[in-house]
Amino acid sequence: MKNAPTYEPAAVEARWQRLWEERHVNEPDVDRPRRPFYNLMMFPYPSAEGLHVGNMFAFTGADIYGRFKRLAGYDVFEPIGFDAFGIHSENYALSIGAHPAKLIPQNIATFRRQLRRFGGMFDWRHELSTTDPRYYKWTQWLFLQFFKAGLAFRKRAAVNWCPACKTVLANEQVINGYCERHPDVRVEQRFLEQWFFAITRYAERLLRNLDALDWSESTVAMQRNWIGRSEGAELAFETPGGAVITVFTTRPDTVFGATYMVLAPEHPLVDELTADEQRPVVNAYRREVQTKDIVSRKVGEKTKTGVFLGSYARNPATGEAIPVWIADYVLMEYGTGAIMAVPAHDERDFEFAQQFKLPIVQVVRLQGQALPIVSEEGVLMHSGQFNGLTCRDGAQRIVQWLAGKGLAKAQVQYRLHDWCISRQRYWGPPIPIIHCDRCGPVGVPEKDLPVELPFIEDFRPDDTGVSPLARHREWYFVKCPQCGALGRRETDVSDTFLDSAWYFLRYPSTEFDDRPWDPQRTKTWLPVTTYIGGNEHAVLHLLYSRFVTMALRELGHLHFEEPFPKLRAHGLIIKDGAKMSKSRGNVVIPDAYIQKWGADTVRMYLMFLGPFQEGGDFRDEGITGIRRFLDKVWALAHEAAAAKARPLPPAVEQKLHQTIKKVTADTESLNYNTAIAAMMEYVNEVRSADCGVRSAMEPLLVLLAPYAPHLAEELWGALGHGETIFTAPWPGYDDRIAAGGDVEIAVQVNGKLRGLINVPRGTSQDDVVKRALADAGIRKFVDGKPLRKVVYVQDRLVNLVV
RNA sequence: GCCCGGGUGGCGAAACUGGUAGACGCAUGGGACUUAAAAUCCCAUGGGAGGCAACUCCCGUGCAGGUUCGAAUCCUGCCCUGGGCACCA
Repeated sequence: MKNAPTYEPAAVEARWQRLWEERHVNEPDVDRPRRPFYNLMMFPYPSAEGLHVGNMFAFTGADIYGRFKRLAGYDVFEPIGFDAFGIHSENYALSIGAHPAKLIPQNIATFRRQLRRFGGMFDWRHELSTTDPRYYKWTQWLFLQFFKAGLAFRKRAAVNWCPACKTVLANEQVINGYCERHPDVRVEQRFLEQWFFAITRYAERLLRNLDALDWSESTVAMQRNWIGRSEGAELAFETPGGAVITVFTTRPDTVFGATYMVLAPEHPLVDELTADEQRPVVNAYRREVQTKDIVSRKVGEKTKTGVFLGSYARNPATGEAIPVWIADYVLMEYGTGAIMAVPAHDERDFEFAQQFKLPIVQVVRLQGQALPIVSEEGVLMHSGQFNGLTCRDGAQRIVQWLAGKGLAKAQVQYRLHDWCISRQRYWGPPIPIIHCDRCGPVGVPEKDLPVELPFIEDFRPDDTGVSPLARHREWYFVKCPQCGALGRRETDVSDTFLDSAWYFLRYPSTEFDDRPWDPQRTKTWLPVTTYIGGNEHAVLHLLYSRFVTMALRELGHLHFEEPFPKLRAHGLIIKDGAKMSKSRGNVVIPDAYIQKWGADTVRMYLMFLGPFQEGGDFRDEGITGIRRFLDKVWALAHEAAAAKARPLPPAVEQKLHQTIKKVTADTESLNYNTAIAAMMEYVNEVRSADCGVRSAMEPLLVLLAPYAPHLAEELWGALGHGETIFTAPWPGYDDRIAAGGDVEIAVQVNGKLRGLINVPRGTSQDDVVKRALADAGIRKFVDGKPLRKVVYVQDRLVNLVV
């Protein structure tokens, strides 16, 4: 022990990172694995600041799981890549006056270095970047498949427009109605022709399949929420001029209480239904609404505004004429863009009716409740032949009745919208479409893919509202593939979420340039065995990936429809009580910590902060505890290398079996913090028993290998093993040894702990009570009173009730 | 407003299915080693009261109730906090 070398992580880690690469340790046989295990983590966006501890936390947690499975005998494929297209990169490049095409490769190089340094078990042969033409060729191919299948289509849609940036903004870039880069410029609404993917066609399946997925509950809940299924009915309100206003409602039972109607200001029937004397007011209101951006219209001021169109529609239940209004609290993109307003039973309608003095008719009675009564627990009134029915029965009967007259049908509505994939930006894959005056939009022939993103020195958006790509004349004008006439390329690029919606399909097949994914490889590795990532992608990324997979399956390109049968969401690393972000200036870059303490220590420290699936608070203080632990393991292993073999004392042996059991279970369930605590307890035990021998240390090193891979490798070698530790078997345990011979039983009197006794495992209740009553300290509380009841939990506790 | 989490020592956190609350680690205090410091090692550490002492007792898991022999854990109501959604008809 005297001559043990000191633990120098930097040297150990560099050595093993080199050896892993030289010996291809982390590269499974992708063609003929015996037990394939696809261990996927969400790939990073390579920011200019470099990988931060939040990334490292996520990757470490995923990597531990992959290494654990490797030790359990699987051929683990653990790829990594870069999600490098997108507005983020582009805006950052703009802000520092650089070009993303130059910036991104630098960022990726930094990330690559950091990812190697922390010791991830990555198969670098299969690295990918979404900005690589070899990758986005297939992103474009995917678009074409959807286009051919009618799943990609064009539609005019409202977008956020910043008059200062002179470009379209994503919803996330609008902060309370103002541009994120121009805090004093109000964002406006513009209508542009956009490309959409028909995700809503899969709404029901996306929802239904959730039941069968092994996912974190919170993630499932968010997806359910987002899809937002609601059952109700479509009702028809006829107008004197012959036009029919169709509304969606979840409360057809309240139709007798519909005293007015509201259309979204953009509703196509507005012109037709506007009376001449109201036209000036109506037009003024519509203009006003248009200058509001979409986000602030939804989130901002909640005071209701609206104007009367000057015309009426017939309530299909009462037959009465009710006024038709427009108001911006009704949204064109949900339902039919029109509602029947039932002020007595809807808070929004109630507020609106009060403000504009519209009639309020109560049709649901519920004891002790004041209007508006929103609950569905009540009983119908003022509803003709339906009086006295419960809301639920009433709804059904009323829809039936109106359906008989052709004025209603049951309807399911989703909140989910079709996915707008157009971006009037530069830094993304060009949408592979050529517009021809004769043929319309024509797909670029697959043999001409990729449509390479041309290098444009000035990629800044201009005030035309057209993507910068339109300025590149020799790129922009191109022959129509169908008729040969002069056409124009689509100048929008696609959403970054499309890049990431299929990357997991590409990883196993990165070396093929003639197919997006190889059928054999895909059959071998997919669907992904375990996917680990952050809940910030609970909705968009995961939903889009599921949709793309589902659609590809239907088009015959895949053999499965759910890409991620098992998903676990990790928590968030907090710093100084707040989420890490550049704007708060509390982003921690791990490099300095790794340099000072070693990657193994930082990995374990991050995992020890708290439960992996909940996250933790990053502080510098605790890290020494982990390093001390690894120093002890280092010393003990070197001691063991020199020591003679001798049997383990029973207490150490028992602790060893308990530790193997706990670390196995906790690692499988991603409870890394408690697994680490268990290993610490074991090391404390070995030290206090002064028993640093091979049989005590070898199993520990294997348990530790997923957490501190470099150190485990080094010490495994020091104990004389020539092979990597990752070929060793995961240690087993014997439950009987773990349980041990004697047990300590808690003795309670009237539920309060009064003493502890030691008895052999399996002692009967009578004997335990006898032993307990023999103890003076316990008898004192029983105090001669008769035993009323005895509760005995085998080998744990006895409660004497007196 | 709606849907998920979470509230436990000075701090990060443990606690199986209701069964010894605070494992493990940090920090702190004391001691050993050292000329000294660092490192390392040993001991103590939820709060309070009593005792020279080994020790003994009381209180304690956001708050107020309840169920139970027994509640951090289950139930009811409330408070605080993190996240998601948000005029979705």
